Amino acid sequence: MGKGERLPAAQRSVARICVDLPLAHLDRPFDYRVPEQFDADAVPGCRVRVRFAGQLVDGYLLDRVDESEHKGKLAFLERVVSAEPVLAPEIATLARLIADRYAGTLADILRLAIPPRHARVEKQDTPEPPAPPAMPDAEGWRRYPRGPAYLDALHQGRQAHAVWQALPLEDWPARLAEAAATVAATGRGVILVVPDHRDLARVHAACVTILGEGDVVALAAELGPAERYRRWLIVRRGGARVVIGTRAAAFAPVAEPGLFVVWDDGDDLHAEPRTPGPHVRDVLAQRAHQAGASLLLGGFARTAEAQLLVDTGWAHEILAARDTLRAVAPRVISIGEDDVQLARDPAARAARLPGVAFEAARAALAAGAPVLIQVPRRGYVPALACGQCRAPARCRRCAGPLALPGHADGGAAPATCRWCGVAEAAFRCPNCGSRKLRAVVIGARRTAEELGRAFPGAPVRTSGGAEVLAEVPDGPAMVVCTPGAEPLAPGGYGAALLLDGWALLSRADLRATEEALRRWMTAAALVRPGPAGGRVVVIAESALAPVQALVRWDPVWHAAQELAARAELGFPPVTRMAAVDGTPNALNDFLDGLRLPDGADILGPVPLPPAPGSPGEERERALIRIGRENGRALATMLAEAVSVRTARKEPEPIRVRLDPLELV
DNA sequence: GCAATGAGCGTC
DNA sequence: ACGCTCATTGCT
Repeated sequence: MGKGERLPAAQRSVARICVDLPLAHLDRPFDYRVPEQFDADAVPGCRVRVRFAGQLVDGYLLDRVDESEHKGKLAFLERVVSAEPVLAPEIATLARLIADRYAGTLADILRLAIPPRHARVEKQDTPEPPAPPAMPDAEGWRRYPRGPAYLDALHQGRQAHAVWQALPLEDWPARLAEAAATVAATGRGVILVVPDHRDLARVHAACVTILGEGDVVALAAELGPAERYRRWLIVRRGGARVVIGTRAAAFAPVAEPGLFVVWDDGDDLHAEPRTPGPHVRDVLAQRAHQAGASLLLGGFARTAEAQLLVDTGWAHEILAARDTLRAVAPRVISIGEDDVQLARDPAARAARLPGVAFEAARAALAAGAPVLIQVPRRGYVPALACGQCRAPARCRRCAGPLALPGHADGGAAPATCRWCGVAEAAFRCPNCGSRKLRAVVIGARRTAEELGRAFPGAPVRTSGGAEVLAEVPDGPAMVVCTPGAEPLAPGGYGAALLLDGWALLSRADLRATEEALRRWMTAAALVRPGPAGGRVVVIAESALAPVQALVRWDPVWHAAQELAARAELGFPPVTRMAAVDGTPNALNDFLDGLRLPDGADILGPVPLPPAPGSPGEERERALIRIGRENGRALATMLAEAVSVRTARKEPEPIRVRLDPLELV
């Protein structure tokens, strides 16, 4: 049949289409005529091809209606790719809201939300959901006074938002699985979003234990296109109630959602790197609101954002009583930089470990328990060696490795000890007398070798980078890891030595202290209770708030402090902040044409380090700050200003991010 | 005075 | 990347 013979469908012949183009000024529906032969397949949510300005482009059919607002004549849909309604109405609404909140486009969000099609997989049938499971036992929540009430609310289908701080050694995947199973038992759906693959495997295993295989689907980006689409389709077709995944799973089209869970919302993996960079916590909070579902933010530590949800009364907090905590928390010892002393023991001097840390490790090994040693991420802080004889440069006070703080632009900043934080203003190599320093990379492996010599008889294992261990067996061992790569020890570690404090706390980042505490607590939560001998040694100044919070195991106090400090400084989440990046010309032009809501504040522009892709190009960043109540208006005006530029086909792009993780 | 040509812009 | 509008050019 030729194109001239196409006839419109008899009913609702107008299709509203979202075209998949990355241009801000085209972020609105375009109307097309549905030809008769596609009448049955052209369902809301299906993928289509349309001729748009002469080109064939992909799109999603948002709706079928009788009349178009468009005055000109409508083109016919070129093709319905398939009748599979991949874009659920709930997700279409959510994606629009998130696009607006982040000054992005609907197409940007749909690219994050809907995986690429795989035709063969789409032809296969997917399983029916099993009958709702029985109510699970949730005894584990009894250790938290408000825990049972929260599960009860979930059981009754009431909307309940909570921020939960897990106890040290908590089997948190089991707790999350119990919450999920409670909601699944009511017939409603659940999404659990975790930062990474390892957490996903743990939560998946816990859910399968309670719910069986049939009602649980794990979604992850690294599955490969066919398997990824297959599992995603099971969810879209209502074949599973419980979805576990990494950040893209926040958009999973689970039927009748009753609960959304974020584990460890401070982990930066929850922030999407692709434009416009939505954060899982925001997406799910919005989605909970829209769907009348519950939200649970859980973690050992608490973010300032979670604290704000508690302070505004939007979420309840679920915490253990202090005496419960005292019984399970490890004893935490902090050593300030002025107090660091090497142990007298010759083996400890050889390992260059502070005496307190050495004693804690030795006691743990003697008790037959593994010891966790958290060291800075490889390449994060390059260590220094003598520029002449290449002997490792050591701290004069504690003999820890010297490193350059800050960035490559430095030179001004003196070398500083990675363990005790003392600056070395006038290095002189004890070996050859040279004053020159050169950068070398000392990773976890090197640290491991040195520790191995100090504790002969205890095996040394490393976890980090490309090789992350899920678990280490009980029994004496030295386990060296970078933050986030801590293996589980079934019986708990006897001790944890947190040697990366200086590297964590010296970052110029707004979130540095919160992040330090989060990483420390994640490691320290794997240690045996203090009454059972569990010790944590953190090498950082004990007057610092995150150190105090760790010693007292009080993440709530720290989050409240952090939020107050940010309120004082006018930083998110108390305000909303937009970062606008571009070449100096483009940025000037953009800011000139930008209308802003009342009370907006422009900071900068300041120069940015060159982008990895184009090293020669000069780039700047301006920050725009505004009260939360005007956040939406700010996003609207930014989106408007971006679309003016794309409509003009300006060659120099502008990048806009709202509430970015890194402000500078 | 008006057809022929091309640059610019919106895109259904 | 097509096709429409509108301005400019060149010829009568």
